[in-house]
Amino acid sequence: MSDKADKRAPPQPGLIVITGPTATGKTALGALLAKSIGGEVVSADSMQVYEHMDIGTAKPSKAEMLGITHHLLSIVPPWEDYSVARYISDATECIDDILSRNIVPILVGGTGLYIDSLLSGREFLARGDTPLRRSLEEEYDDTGGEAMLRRLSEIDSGRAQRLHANDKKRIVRAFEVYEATGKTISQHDLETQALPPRYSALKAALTFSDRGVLYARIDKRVDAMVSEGLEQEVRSLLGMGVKPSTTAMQAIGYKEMASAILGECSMGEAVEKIKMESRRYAKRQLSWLRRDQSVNWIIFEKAPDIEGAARRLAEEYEKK
RNA sequence: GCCUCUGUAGCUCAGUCGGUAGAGCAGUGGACUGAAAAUCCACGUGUCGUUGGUUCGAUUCCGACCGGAGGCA
Repeated sequence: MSDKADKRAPPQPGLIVITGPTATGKTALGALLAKSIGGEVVSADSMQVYEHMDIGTAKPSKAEMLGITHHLLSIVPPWEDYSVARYISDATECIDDILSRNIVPILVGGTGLYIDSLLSGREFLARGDTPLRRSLEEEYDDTGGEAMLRRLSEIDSGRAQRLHANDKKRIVRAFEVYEATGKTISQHDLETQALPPRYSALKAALTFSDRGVLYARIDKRVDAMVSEGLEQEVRSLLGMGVKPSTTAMQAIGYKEMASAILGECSMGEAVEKIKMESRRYAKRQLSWLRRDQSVNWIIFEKAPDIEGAARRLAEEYEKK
């Protein structure tokens, strides 16, 4: 049922990871570093995997790629729902191939869950887009979060204590794993925590010393996306029949633009909302990264010093 | 120039029949194991425009001034 994940590269060679909140220069740094040390870029972005979503996901353009091979961009159509599990399977295959050619894989992206899950040995089970999930969701809606949580505490009290009654997704997921596999999700977590890591990595996270600078860059970038034709991009997705309920359409920039196109709000309101959601997203990314003791922070003052960061990372990497 | 209304948290506003104040939004912190750009949780002190007066006590009442909106000339 789960995808193959046995043959693991020895955690010696290692990769370089470039992460951090949106709009900090990850893409530029990744390409430049790859160019200077002879690497290839592997995306770690949950939305750049979709085709036809280029502007709003800030996918690197041909020019930005600097002639470097970039993997895992535009690999699935937007009406298909991607997931962490698929990412791990795609990324391990891709990285192992790069390593076998004696090239340094440079993982670039802001999706923390994807990066952490890939580097750790974590495996997943019980895929979610099933009738089982739908019936559990119905149960949650009918009986309510409290009741559902009480029922969960009978099979997995540890997990039930950590979850809030409103956390529908995780409550449903806990039952899903249990009912599909007979294993509680706590047990599954423990087992995957015991697995050895897949890869060793030099992790760098980019950010700015002043939050205001980050936010100003985000706002500016959203304006740029709009003038580059974000609206048209979303219109064409809708025209292709991509439903607003798909995972791809949950992306920031797309859901708001879609609702403006459907007349639910004005274009101006949508743009403001996109900026706001992007700022909040950056905040969440920071909070995810802060608890990771293994990240090397590269903190910019004003404009990101991409060359300097690339030099510094190349040096650090040589040392290892 | 006169009259009316108005000035309270970053924003929009509520409120105190006089005992120094509270919502929404924004913001901040946190969580996070097959939706993760998703999802969930927690957190509300600010010269109550300024300045005099009345009062034991004023953001609340009165006066003046300053800013904003509207009306009459």
